[in-house]
Amino acid sequence: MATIKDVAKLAGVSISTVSYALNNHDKVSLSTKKRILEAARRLNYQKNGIASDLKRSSTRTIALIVTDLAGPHYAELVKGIQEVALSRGYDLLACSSLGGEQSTAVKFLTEKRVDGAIVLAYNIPAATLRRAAREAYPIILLDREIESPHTVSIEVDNEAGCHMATEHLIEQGHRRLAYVGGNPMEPLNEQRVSGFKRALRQHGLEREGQLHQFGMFNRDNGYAMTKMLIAEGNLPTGILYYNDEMAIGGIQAFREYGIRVPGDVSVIGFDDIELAQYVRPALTTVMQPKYERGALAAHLLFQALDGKPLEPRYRLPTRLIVRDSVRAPAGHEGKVPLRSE
Amino acid sequence: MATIKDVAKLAGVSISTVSYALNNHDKVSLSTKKRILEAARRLNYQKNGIASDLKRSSTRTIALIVTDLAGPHYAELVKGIQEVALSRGYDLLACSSLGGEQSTAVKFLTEKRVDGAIVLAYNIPAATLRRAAREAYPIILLDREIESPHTVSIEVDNEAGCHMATEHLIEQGHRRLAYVGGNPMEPLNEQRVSGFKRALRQHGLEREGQLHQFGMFNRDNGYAMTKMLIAEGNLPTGILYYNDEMAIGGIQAFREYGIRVPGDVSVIGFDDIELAQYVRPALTTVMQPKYERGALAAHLLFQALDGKPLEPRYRLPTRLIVRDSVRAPAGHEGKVPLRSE
DNA sequence: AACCATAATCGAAACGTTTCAATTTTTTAA
DNA sequence: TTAAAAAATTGAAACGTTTCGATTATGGTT
Repeated sequence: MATIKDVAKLAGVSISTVSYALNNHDKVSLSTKKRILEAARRLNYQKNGIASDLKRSSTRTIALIVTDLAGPHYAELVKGIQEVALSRGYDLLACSSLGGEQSTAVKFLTEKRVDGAIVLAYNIPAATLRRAAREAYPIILLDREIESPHTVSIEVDNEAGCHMATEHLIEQGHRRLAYVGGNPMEPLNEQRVSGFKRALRQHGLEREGQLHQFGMFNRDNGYAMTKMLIAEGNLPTGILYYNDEMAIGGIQAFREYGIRVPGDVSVIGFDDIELAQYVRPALTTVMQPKYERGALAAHLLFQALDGKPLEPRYRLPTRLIVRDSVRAPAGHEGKVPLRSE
Repeated sequence: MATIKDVAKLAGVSISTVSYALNNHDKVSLSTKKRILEAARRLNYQKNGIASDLKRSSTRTIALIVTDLAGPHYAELVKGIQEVALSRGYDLLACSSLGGEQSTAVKFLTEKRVDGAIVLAYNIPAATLRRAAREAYPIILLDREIESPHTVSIEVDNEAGCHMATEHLIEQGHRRLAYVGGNPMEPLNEQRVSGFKRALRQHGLEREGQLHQFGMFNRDNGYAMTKMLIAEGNLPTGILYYNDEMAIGGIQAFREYGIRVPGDVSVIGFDDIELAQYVRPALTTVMQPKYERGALAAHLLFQALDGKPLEPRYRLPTRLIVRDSVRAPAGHEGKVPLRSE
C-alpha cells in the first residue's frame, strides 16, 4: 500500500508538504497541491487512519456499546445518537460486550480507540467501567448507575412508570394483581417492582399482589413463567410484566391454554417496542422516550468531551400507552373510582 | 494517561521488557514480570490500542457496514457474523454509510482501520468499494455485485424465490396478479421482478400481470403504492410485494379500505422478517437463510484474509413460508392443478 | 577457573502520520 | 538593486507501541 512517503517521492516534494496538501492547509501553493493530489490519485493512496489517529491523539469517534449486536436494539435510540454524532462530525461505532473481558466492547473502552462511549450493557463489570472512564474519556450509562466521577447515568423513571401502569389496572377494577419479572437482583427490575408495590400499598391491595421474579428478561422466560403461573392456579386478573418481550411470551402462553387476553386476564408490558402494536391483542405498555434518550446520551457525551460539568444522573419520564390488552375484569364493567388509603 | 514508558520507569526496566511482559512472552523472568504488572496496576496503565495496531499493522477487527445503524438489522444475520468472528478471535464493529462519502463506513473502508468488511449497503458507490478492496483487505458484499478481484458477492436466489411465490399464488387459483416493488433500477428489484415474470410466462398469464415499481422499499411506500393500486380500480387477486415491509404497508392500506386480506386479495412478501409472523393476517413470505448468510459472509471473509482463493459469487436458496395471507380467490376453492405451457 | 549455552534484558528502529520551527523561495516596497 | 515581508517548503520530532538483533547476566560443564 502506498504511503504518504510514496506520494511525496512521486510528486517530488517533502512529506510534510504532502500532509499539508491532503489536509487542505492553505500554506501550500495551488500548483503543488494539484501535483500532489494527482500523484496520490495515481498511486491510489489512502491515508492510514490509525497512524493519523495516533498522532492526533483523537479519533473523533464514539462507540455505542450493547450487550449483543444481534439483540433488539432500539432503532429509535440509535437514531437519536446517530443524528447528534453526525451533527458534531463524529463517527459512531457499535460493538458488543459479548465475550466479557475479552469482548470488543471492553477493548474499545479501555484501549482509547474511541473518544467516549455510550453503554447499554449490564454484563460489563462496574470496575471495568470505572477503570475506563477518565477525564478525557467520558462514559454515558443507559439504565445503569455506578459510582464514578467521569460517568453519567441516564435512567428512565421505572418506578413511576410501573406505578402508573399498576394504577391503570386498579382503575379498571382489577384487584388480584401480579408482577412478572426476571432476576430480582437487577436494579432495573427492583425499580419496577417497587413502583408496582407502591401502587398496591396506596390502594390497600398489598395482600392481593403476587411477585414472580426469576431468570432472564426475554420472551422465552416470560412464556415459561406464565406457564408456571397458570399451573399454580389462583390466576390474577391483571399482570404487569417487566417488559414487552416477557409480556409477549406471556400472551403466547395464555393463548395455548385457551385463557383469553384481555377477556380473562389483562396484561401490561414495559418499553413499547415496535412489536407491541402488532401483536394481538395490541399490547398496553409503558413507553420510554427512545429517541430522546439516545439524543440526550450523545449530547451529554459531547458536553463532557467539551469539558463542561454534568449532573451525574438524568432521569426521563415515561408514558402509558393504552392499547387492547387491558380490560375491566368480569363483573367490573365501567371505570371504578380510585380510592387511596 | 500512563504509557508504557511510565511503567518501564516505575518498574526500573526497559520499555521493551515491559512490552514483552505485558504480552506474555516467556522471555521475561517471573520476578520482573510480577514487578512490571504491579507497576502497571499502580499507574492504572492501559495500552493504547491505536499505537499497537499501527505497529502490528493488523487490527484483528472486521466491520459490518449497513446503510443505517437505526435500520432493521436482521438480528440473525448479525448473529451469524458475530459467532464466526468471535470464534476466530476477531472483533466486530458495526457502522453505517449514512452520510455518503463522509460516512463512518467509507472512512473505515478506505483508511485501513479494520482488516476486512462485510457490506450490506447500496448507497456506497461501486467505485469506492473497488478502490477500497485490496489483496489484504477483502470485502464481502451482501445482495450486491460489483466487478472487482478482491470482492465476493453473496446473493440470495431472488429470481427463484419470486418464481416460487408466484407459482404458489397461481396454484391457489389466482390469475390476475401484480408485483409491487420499488425503484426498478435496483438490481435486487430486477431479479425479483424477473422471477415473477418467468412464472407468469410459464403459465400463460403474461397479459394478466401488472407491474408496479416505484420509489423506496419501505413500509410507507408499500402503503402508498397499494393505495394507488386500489384507487386505480381493477384490483388483482394476488399480489407479490418486493419485501415484507412493503407487504405490511400494503395490508395496512387494504385494511383502511375495508378490503380483506386474504379474503379479497392475497398477499406474499419476501424476507421473512420477525414481524411477518406477528402481523395479522400472518404473512406468507419467501424466507432468506439469514443466519447462514451471516455465517457464510464471515467465513468467506476469513478465508480471504488467509489468502485462500474464493469464488467471486455465492448464491443461497430461499424457501416459501406459508402463513395466512394467501387464500384461493372467490370461486376457486380447492387447489388448481398447475398447467405449464 | 575458564568456557559455553541459555536466559533475561535492553537499545533502537520502525509503523505512517501531523505539526512545530526553521529554511528557502517569491513577492513587494523602497 | 536590495532589504524586508510574505509565502511556500522542509526536516525532524513526536504519538505509543512491537520486535529484531545485540548485549549482559546466570548457571552448568569440564
